[in-house]
Amino acid sequence: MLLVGPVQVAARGLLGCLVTDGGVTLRLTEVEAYAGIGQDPGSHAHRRRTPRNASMFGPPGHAYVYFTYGMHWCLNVVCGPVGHASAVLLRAGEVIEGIGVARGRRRRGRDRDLARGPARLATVLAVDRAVDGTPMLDGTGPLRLSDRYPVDPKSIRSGPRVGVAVDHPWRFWIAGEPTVSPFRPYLSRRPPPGNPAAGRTPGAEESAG
DNA sequence: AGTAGGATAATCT
DNA sequence: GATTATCCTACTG
Repeated sequence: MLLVGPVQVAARGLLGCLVTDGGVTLRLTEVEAYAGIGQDPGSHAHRRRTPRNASMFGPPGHAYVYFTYGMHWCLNVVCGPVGHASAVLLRAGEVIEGIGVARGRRRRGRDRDLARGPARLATVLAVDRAVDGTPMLDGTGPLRLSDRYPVDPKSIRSGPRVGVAVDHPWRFWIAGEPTVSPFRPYLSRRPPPGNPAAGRTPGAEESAG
């Protein structure tokens, strides 16, 4: 699998790949690409290196895990090279092994929703702060990223990333997969004064299907 | 089916 | 002090 190179290419290549924590294995159906300093206003690494985003500057194939909204963990695969920040957010997957363990970690929802959305995916893989910075390719860490179920390039769709204000079409998913999460445009907390209706920005329409 | 609002705390300004 | 790469519940139709 090719992680070093344009992060959008790496993102496409991660669709269909398997991620396992030993108890649960997912087949990835939806991902998003995030680039580095000065290249991507939507990226955690847009401005500079900080304690939180340090893993994004580390070796490719390692995990970048962050905590958000006061309650959710999210898992990324770092894409190289060292010193150049980029990562692919793992947004959704299909549980293909360890369904019982997965149900134990997420008691609510239908099976197809177990890893539908980045925080749900992290929950099902038991990802938290301890996973940040660990290798995913050599089997020495808690996670294992392995090679890929065949994905027809024609079945890959792309569109704006979820919840990102100004955006490139750097979200990628496999068409027709029920595990792909619904699209949601960026929503600002406080509507701009004088414009009471909305803090929406126009986004794209489709999701899965 | 679709939308609206709240939860909740690390991180950054 | 404001923001946030989200999810859940409740409500409307």
